[in-house]
Amino acid sequence: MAGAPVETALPADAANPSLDPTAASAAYNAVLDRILTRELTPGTVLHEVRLAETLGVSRTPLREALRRLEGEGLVGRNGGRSLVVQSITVRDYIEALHVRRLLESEAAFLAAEKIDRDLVAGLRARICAMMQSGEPTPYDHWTLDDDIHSALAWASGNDLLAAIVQALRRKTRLFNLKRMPNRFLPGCREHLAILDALDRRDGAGARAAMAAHLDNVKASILDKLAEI
Amino acid sequence: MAGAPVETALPADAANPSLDPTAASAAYNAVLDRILTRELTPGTVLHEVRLAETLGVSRTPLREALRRLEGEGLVGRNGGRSLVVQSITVRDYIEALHVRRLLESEAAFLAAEKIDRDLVAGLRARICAMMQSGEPTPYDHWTLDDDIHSALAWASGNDLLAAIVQALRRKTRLFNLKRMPNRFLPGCREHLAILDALDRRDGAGARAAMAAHLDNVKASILDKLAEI
DNA sequence: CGTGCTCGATGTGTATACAGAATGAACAGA
DNA sequence: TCTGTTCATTCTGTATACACATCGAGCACG
Repeated sequence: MAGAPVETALPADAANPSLDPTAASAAYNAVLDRILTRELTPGTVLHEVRLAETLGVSRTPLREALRRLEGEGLVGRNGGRSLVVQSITVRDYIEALHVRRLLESEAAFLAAEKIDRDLVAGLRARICAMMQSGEPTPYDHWTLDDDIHSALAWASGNDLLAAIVQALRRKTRLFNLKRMPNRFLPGCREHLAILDALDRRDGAGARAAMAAHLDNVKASILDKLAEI
Repeated sequence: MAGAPVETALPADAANPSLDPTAASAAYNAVLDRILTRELTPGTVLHEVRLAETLGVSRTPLREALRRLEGEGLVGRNGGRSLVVQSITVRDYIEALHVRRLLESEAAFLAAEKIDRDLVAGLRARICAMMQSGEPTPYDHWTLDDDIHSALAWASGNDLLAAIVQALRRKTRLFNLKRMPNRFLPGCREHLAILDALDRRDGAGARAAMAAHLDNVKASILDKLAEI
């Protein structure tokens, strides 16, 4: 099998390593940050000694950090021995989208009856601002996307569901961004449709809008793939 | 948040520690086994030094094992410092059931069109045998239950979905078994209904049967709770 | 008798030293 | 020149020693 652990620890803010009380946690955040910013790209071999001295910690806390990342599926074993930054295949990505469709549709449905309208308004404002300021950087785009989906997932009231969704999103972030079709404007419109349904307290509508959104993402990926 | 990592490593067979190549993996299996068999009950504080000498390994590999278990949500931090075997609350259990209902219903639907009929027949035989031999031990009951749901999840063809389901089932196994209502016979009938639908290649029927099954589990838990 | 302080025991976090395995290069022989 | 073997390097896995924090007991003082 593949165990799919569900951890409950809150990851500390990677932006402020000095706040990390332990070296292990600092190493975790540092490596995670380098993976998510693609300073460490999928396929990169992670040598303990080298990484440890790069980060300024000894091997022990670094190993702990690597184990956590391994548990989260962000790094994996390459032939049993050496650790590498995990590569996400198209299949992995499609599978994750399938699961996300199931979970996030339900999250949207659940969130509709309880999400704070001010939160929705804030997200809507950010989407509109980004649409008007033209094409954003991939990072800004991804950050907003993440905030929208996260807010929705947590608003479902089911913390476990939200945690799984968040982990799936983080993992799929490793999917080669260059392969990602540009869905900026359609994505914005779909997100707005979801938010509209939430504002109406329309659970079924929010569920349908979320399902449609993720279906569109999947379809555009498959289209892009068919080109090649 | 709570990261919900999705790991991909196959857990080695806990039954044969001598096969474990590394001490860390042996320690992991040993501790996991003691948790699942309730030799280590939820709430138990895990002292590294004591556990290490009990298992005959040093602290380093034991720490690695504990980190993995922490990542899987089977052990957690109690007030920041000491590790304890995680207690599962009713809320956690209900949340997990909710997610499982979403994922396993879909798994049943997907499995219907491709599951091996011999596999289904084997499971059906085991269910019937257990029904005829009277009340089984909780362990036997749980093992069969796990085999049924696991087989179904993996037959879905979506490995990620199956991995998440398996992790959720393992985690919820920690829920106090004594609080579990006795649903042996109803559970068998519901499982048979699911298998019947699979045999008919009836995806919608299998999905409905699985959803009904998990709804019944949830309802009986809530009933049991209402008694108190 | 109650309260606060101090000191010790215990436990985790971290660093480092050592052992074993695997990989790759270099050399010798065909 | 090609191939097989051997040796050295390098990496991970493991053990252990040390540092620091935390908790509790016991004692002293009010």
